[in-house]
Amino acid sequence: MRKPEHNVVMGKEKVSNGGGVKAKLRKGLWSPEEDEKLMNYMVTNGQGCWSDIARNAGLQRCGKSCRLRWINYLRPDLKRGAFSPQEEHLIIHLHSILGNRWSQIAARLPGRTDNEIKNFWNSTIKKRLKNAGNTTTTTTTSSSPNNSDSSDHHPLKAGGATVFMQEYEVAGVCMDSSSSPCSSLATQFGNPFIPLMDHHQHNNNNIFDINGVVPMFNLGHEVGVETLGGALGDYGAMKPYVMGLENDLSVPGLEVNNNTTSNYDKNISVNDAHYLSNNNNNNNDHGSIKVEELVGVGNHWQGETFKMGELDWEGLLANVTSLPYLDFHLE
DNA sequence: AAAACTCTCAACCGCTAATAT
DNA sequence: TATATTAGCGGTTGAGAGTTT
Repeated sequence: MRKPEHNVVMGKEKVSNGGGVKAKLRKGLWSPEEDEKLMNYMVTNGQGCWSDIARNAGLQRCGKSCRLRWINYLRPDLKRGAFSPQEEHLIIHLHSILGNRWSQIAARLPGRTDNEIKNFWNSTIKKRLKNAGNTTTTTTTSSSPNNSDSSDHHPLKAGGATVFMQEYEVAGVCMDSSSSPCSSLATQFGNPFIPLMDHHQHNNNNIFDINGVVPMFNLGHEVGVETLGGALGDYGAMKPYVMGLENDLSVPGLEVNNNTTSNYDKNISVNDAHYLSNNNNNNNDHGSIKVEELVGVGNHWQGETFKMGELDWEGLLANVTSLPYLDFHLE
């Protein structure tokens, strides 16, 4: 990796460092000495204003850089080392639901940072997904999008790709239309589990944070698959996720955030949220799942506040002619 | 052995939202 | 209310390590 760049400085940040002088701030890799300073300061004083921390710790760094260094590297609760197969699978699953919301994904993998997960996704998982698709996709959209009820009809059914497809189907909602493989898959084959949100009935009291939808899995349990041996690319031994929701998803209680919004979020009322039923055309005959249990929102479900990610619901719903009745329950 | 290429990941950049003044 | 500052996020970059040719 990079060696610390001792000569790299920046001067654009104004620092009230002895009377408003512009301090030359270092950029680039952190030296062990800087790490030690920051670590010592944080251990002694705890977290505060990052600009103050940078200054008081005697670091020629901007607060932003200190914050990043602490969060991504120095924090004592960080987990080190390679991602476990469980973590890998959970990341894929969460990404299929949350899209590129790395911080939210990271929040559900204790000890992992958003940056770490983002890098892992971009460097490893994305590639695997792509390869899985390449090895199997000779199909076109001529395959009926609504035939997703049968994996036998899946154009991508072959090896690992089958699993990915099924997984994304279950996840249903993909937040990121640009970079997530599931977006194209979902577009092509339909999203059997897309909830219907009545966005015409906006009510600011009814904002459901996606935070409340996605469970934080207990990695001490099997997650979504029966067997997780070997690398991600080797999904042969894994139980497909479309079936897999009958597996042990350990879902501790979740907070429902009624207040926060972000630039990525769009408020959508689902006060009367429901799921379209397409009667027989659904997949959940493999094991229905009560959404309350899946998402861990319990009694937050009805009448709670919902905030979903940046979804083009109109577009999605326009493209989906039939949706299954969503009746989740965990075995 | 060395050049070319690929991969990994730490760190930066630019942006928005929240908060302080 | 307007402006400045801070926190936090996702996208991107690029150095260095590893691998292939």
